[in-house]
Amino acid sequence: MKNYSRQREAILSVISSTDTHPTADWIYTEVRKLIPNISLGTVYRNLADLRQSGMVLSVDVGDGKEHFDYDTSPHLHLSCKACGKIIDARLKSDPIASLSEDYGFVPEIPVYVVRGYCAACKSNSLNPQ
Amino acid sequence: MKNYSRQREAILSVISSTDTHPTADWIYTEVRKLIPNISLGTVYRNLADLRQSGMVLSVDVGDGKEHFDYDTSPHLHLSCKACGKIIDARLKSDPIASLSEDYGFVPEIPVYVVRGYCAACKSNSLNPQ
DNA sequence: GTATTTGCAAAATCTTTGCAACCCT
DNA sequence: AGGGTTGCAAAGATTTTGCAAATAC
Repeated sequence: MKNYSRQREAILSVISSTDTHPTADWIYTEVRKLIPNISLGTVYRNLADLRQSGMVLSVDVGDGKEHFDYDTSPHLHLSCKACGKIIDARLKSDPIASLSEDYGFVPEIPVYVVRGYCAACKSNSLNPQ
Repeated sequence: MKNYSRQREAILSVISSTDTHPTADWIYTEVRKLIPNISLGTVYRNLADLRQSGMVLSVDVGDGKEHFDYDTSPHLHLSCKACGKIIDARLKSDPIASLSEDYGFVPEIPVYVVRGYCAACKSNSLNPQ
């Protein structure tokens, strides 16, 4: 990752301009509005680079696709199993802090996923998963 | 899910007899020792049923594969990004309890995933992700 | 006997990769 | 020139699905 191509710039700008947690395919669709002939492989390659360099976070919410997040500050993702929405949440204190002491485990950038049902869906009787 | 086939029994017995968090493919390999001509499709179909009925949990640790867990009691999964190991952990108090109040969000069966580096790997300089 | 489940194979989905051409310094 | 990056297409990997035959109750 030495050269900053306009493809990478465009991909970053797309990710940074949304507060959703987009998938590679969504990003691909959006970036093509800026660079029509960009290829999906390039999007995947750049996302891998950006993830590895810590510029974006990889979020797994259990839908079989990788989601990305431009917000690398500590927060939780509430992943609704009914509607698929991903809600950003913050807790007053870091609940995971004790893991280092208790298990010698070092959490990565503190973004965690909690699956369940959001306020809108929990009243409905939508079929889970 | 009305009929309890011997295939489903075998799949359940395989999952319940390990303390790892096996993938569909691993389960398939093991079940074939019991039922040699069982098909992978059957394994996937039964896992989907077992997951939906709450008999097993689906665990996403970010490696692109779905893992399953026979232990449905509240616990955390510490997923090591270096060696791939999944460690079962328990916290003294439920850190996610406040989510219901704060966000109106209902967590599913309380099994959460935290990604990071385990005690063995954190001292090594293994390449992340 | 009827509804569910299976085995098989094909298809679908998401992601990775080989390679020649291209861009940047 | 030379290393990194791209576009394209093919390949990989995991999971899902259509359908006739077999099984369960």
